[in-house]
Amino acid sequence: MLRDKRAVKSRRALIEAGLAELPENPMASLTEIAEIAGIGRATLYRHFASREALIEEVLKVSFEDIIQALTPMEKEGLRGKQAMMRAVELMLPLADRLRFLSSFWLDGERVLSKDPRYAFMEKETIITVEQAKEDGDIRKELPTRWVMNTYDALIFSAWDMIVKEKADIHEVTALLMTTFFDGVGPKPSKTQE
Amino acid sequence: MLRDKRAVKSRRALIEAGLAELPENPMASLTEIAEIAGIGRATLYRHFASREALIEEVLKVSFEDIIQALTPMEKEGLRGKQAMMRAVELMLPLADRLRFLSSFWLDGERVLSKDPRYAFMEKETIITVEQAKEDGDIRKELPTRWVMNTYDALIFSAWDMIVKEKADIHEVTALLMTTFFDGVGPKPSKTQE
DNA sequence: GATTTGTGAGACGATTGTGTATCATAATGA
DNA sequence: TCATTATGATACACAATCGTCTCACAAATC
Repeated sequence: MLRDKRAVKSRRALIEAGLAELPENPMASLTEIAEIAGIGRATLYRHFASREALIEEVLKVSFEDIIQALTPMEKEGLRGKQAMMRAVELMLPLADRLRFLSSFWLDGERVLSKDPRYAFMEKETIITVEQAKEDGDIRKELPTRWVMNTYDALIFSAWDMIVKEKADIHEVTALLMTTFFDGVGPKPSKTQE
Repeated sequence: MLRDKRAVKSRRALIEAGLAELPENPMASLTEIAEIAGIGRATLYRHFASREALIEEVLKVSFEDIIQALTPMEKEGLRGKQAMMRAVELMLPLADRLRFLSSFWLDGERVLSKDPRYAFMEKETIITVEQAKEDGDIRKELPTRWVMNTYDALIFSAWDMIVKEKADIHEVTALLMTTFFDGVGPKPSKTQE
């Protein structure tokens, strides 16, 4: 079924529809999802056994896309602040995937915790934040968990600017990074970079 | 009906249950909400004509609570950064209300935009941010919309720390404000306050 | 071009949630 | 104490969704 052009197109359309609609309207019926995808409801059930199965697939695909987007970093060997900035730059265009993961986190954790790359990624993030602390780019007295939460929160804030204000991705990335590391306050001395 | 102790207790329990459950599980049925509230389903319908009506009431009550929490500020006459810090301090204990408003924003805007205090509050927030810019506490080149988004994002980040990490409200308030104004980076010279 | 295969449309029963109505009970207010 | 009134439990009709199935058709594969 996956070798047929029609099948991959249908599948993609359904996942795309779920990705866009479900976080915005979690009560959306599968009839609605199918309509948004421009696909018959019966076909939806041919691809996904249930609502739960659809959500699981969207979760997996979203995670996969993010992993893929981050692969360039493997070769770049960045650390600390530089790695965090690069990660934002690479992930921000996929903020809709991040939003889905956060919206369906209850299911997401169950589904993704089996994937070894999930645990790896979380560990890497912690290491990166702690590198930034060692490098003097993040104050040591701030709890790592708080820093990570803030990092995530700003990514969603940035995503909001992009979709609602039609802001430019690169501008927002810059805005995000300066806000994250320097805050909104004045910078009396530019000590970084 | 409102003069009876039982009625106010039921109403309060139902609103509390909706406030806690609906943002977490938007698919929750009214049967579930009633069970969580420890109230019969029939009684729920005596208080709220429909699911929509329940959500509207929770929205109104949430907004009301936030307005109430902020009333002390009327007499304090703070401006700019000081006003923003005070507002966070007063609102953070009501972060569950803020979360509900944000979760059901589509309904919320429809319901609350009729309330003149809503438009007033939004206007006040913009004025306060711009005061902070004039005072040199927020860099003028940052878009006001971005600053407000960041402010909201950090409040949710803080809320997360409080519920998931059982963090202390006052500690988190301090963390939030320093992160907001100074970022996570080092502070080479403390020019503020 | 012939065959295979995915699709759309529709029918179907089962399940679930919604909103209303009734009635006995228990708490409240006067 | 006594009348009022909110409640819980239950039954009910109604609508919507779910998940399955069938069939004719169109598109892809070979």
